This record gives sequence, structure tokens and C-alpha cells, in this order.
Amino acid sequence: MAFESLAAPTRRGLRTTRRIVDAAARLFGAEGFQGASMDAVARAAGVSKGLLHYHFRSKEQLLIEAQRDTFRKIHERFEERFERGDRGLATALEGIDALWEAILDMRAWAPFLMQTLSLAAQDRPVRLHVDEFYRESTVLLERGVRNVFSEEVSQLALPPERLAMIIRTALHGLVVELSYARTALELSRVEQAYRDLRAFFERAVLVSNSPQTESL
Amino acid sequence: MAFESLAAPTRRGLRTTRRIVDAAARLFGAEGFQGASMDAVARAAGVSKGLLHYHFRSKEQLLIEAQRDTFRKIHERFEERFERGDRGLATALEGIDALWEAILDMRAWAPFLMQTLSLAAQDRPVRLHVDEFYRESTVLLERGVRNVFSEEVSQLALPPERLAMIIRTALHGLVVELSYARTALELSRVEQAYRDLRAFFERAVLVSNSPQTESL
DNA sequence: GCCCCCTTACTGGCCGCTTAGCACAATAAT
DNA sequence: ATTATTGTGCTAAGCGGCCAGTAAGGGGGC
Repeated sequence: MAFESLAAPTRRGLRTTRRIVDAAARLFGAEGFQGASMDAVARAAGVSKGLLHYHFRSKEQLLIEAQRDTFRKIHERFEERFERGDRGLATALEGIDALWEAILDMRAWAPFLMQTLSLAAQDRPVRLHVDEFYRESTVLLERGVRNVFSEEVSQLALPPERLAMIIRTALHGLVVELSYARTALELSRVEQAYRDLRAFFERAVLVSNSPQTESL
Repeated sequence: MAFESLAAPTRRGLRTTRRIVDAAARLFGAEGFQGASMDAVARAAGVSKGLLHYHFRSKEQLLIEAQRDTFRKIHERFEERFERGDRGLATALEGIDALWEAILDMRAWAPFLMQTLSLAAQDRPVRLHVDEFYRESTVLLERGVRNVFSEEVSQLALPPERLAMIIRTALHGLVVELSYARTALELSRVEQAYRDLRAFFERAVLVSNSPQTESL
């Protein structure tokens, strides 16, 4: 992480770097990228501002590291559930449930994800980095779908890549709702929306008799 | 708009105010709220920076006016289509299509909507204003659902308010994808995702035999 | 004792907002 | 009809504060 030195970072350096990245993700999410000052991030991490620039070349670099970190966390939970050998609709639903649980667990990061997506539409380097993540996760999701439905692929209402896309879209929508929800009531409405979307998915994803639906 | 005077604004003042608000929505969407300076907005609107503060008490007030304007535009298209007297699933799908078309037409505003949602999670006054819009539009959407399905309400897979919620969620997801899509290919994928979600909706929204599904 | 980690102090620049004042239109006074 | 009066729309310039980034030096683990 210490970009200037070629020496391996020490344990201590790694720990503080981690603290800084966590604080950055939290604050960027809570107050926005431009809204959260380096000084505020430093205070939240319990270090001095100078140290941030010692570890990270710039504020933008800190943002990208924080994103990488967040994405990595999601990916881990992602993979550990979707890469099993099980098959069939029930397994697919379990996998999606696991994804949703991961998102729920990380709902403190939801505003940060929103910020990230919003920034990616503006800022070139951020965009490139987010693209990379989406390529990875889309591939992962598609492979998951193909694995899970391997024997029923011909019965799928949609080809796997389009299925992966609408799952991603629906999850984006849920993340928006999550990042917006404040009260327990609002949160429970979002959870209900997840269950309802899931039920629609369950009811419509397999077509028993006909081949795939019309394209375009 | 000129908040200090109690007099009605003249035609000229109104026209420039409109130009400023348009420029603000565009720039806030493109560069973010904190990212777009008042000076930049002024330049984009072809006026001086001071004029912005003449018409709007603060930068935040300008944001809120820009939001009100955007929301109003959406609402107009919203209502003109959903308030007809027609009934049935086909009408519902038409209504949703109209909504989607409206969103597509305004896809230049998608980044701005993202910014708005992201900011609403941070900023109290912005939040209150966005809440107000959501109350309105949710009521509108629910009423639309009730109207359209009035004779088949017992056959709905979900009660109207939950149906409205998942429509909103899915649209949020699509707006995220839209605000992110740059190339024509990406755009066409988003449009495909809409059609696929719509097909799922069509296939699952009515349950022919049983009453409403399990709640919670 | 060396080097990495970290702090304090500082700088240059940008940005929101204010202020002072000009241009022009509408109404009132002469 | 010309001249005051008033008020709105708008500009230019500057102030004050905040913030990303830097520089220089102190201390603590290997």
C-alpha cells in the first residue's frame, strides 16, 4: 500500500492502513466523496491527516482502495455460496438468498456503493475500476446460474446472461432502497420487497413446456 | 423564486431562473453536488455567479429547486398515462411501459437522480424533500394499480402496496443501470433487462386459482 | 541505529457567499 | 412628453474559510 517504498509493509502499517480504509468507506458512504474531508477520515481512523497521504497517493487513490476492499468482501461471500456443486431451482434461490444476506449484513456500505456508482458515472479512473469489478461479478453470477441450472438450461425463461443481468438490476434496486431506508419499518418494507421479487423470480424463471422466450 | 422580495418575479426573471435550474440539474448530475461549483453552474447557464445567489438563497436551495423541477417533469408523464379509465393486465403493462419510456426519455437525468438519492441519505433537508416526492409518487402508483386491477384485486399475487413497492424497486435498479450505461450496447442491455423484468412481472402478477400468497 | 510509521505545521488554491454598483423597465410627478 | 423615483435583474470583485497535498522532524519497533 505504501506506494513510494518498495519494502514490504510491516504488520503495524497494514493494520493502520486497514483502519484508514474502513473509516474511508464509512465516511465516503455517509457524507459523500467530496463531502468527507481527508481530515475527517483521519480523525475517524484515529490517525493524522499526513498519514493518509503517506499511505495513499491521493484522496482518489484512497477511494479506489476502499472500493476494492468493499467489493472484495462482497465477492468472498458471493463465491463461498455459489460455487458449491448443488443443482436446481432450490439451490439457485438459496444462492440468491445468500447474496441478499451478504448485502443486508453490509447494509452500512449501501450508501458507499451508491456513491461509488454515482461517481463512476463522472470520474474516469473510478469508472475503470468499477467496470473491472462488474466484469468479475457478472462472470461469477453467470457461471453460478449455468452451474445451478446445468440440467435445466433449456427450460430457463431467459438465457443465463440475461438472467444474471436482471438479478443484478433487481439487487441494484434493492441496494438503492436499502441505502435510503432509515427506520425499522422502512427496512422491513425493503426486506418484503426482496421476498416478493424472489417469489416472482421463482414463479417465472422456469417455463415447463416451451423453449426460451422471444428475444428482443 | 427571488426569496427576499415578496413581489412576483417578472417574465425575464423566470426565464433565467429556468435556465439556471436546468444547468444545475445537468451539472449536479454530471459532476455531483459538491463536485459542481456555483461558478460552473453559472457559466453553464450563461449568467454570473452572483445571480445564482440572487435567485437562490444557497447552493442547497438551488439543488432542491432543481430536484423539484425534475420530479415534477416525471410526475406529469406519470399521471397523464396512469389516470385513464382502462382496466386489466394489458393496461397495467401499458402503464408501466409508459413509465419506462418516460425514464428513458429522461435518461440524461439519471445521474442526477442517483446523486439525489445518494445525497438524501446524508443531508436532512434534501431527505425531507425527496421523502415528499416519494410519498406522492407511491400514492400515485398504488392508486394506479388499484384502478387498473379493480376487478381482479383478489387474483393479484401481492397486495397493491407491495406491488407498487417492487415496481419502484425494479425501476430504481433500472435507473442505476441506466445512469451507468454509456455505450449503445450497454444501453440495449438495460432495455433488454426492462423487457425481461416486465415479462417476469406479466407471468407472475396474477395467480389464477389461489388467493393471495403468504405474507411475511 | 536504521528505517518505517506517524505527527505537526504550513501552503496554495478553490469555492460559497457577500457586497457594491450598473442597466433597464415601470410607474409617478411635473 | 420629459423628468424623477423606485425596484428588479444582473455583474464583477473580493473575503473568509476549508481542504488536498507537502515538508520536516520525532519516536518506536525491527
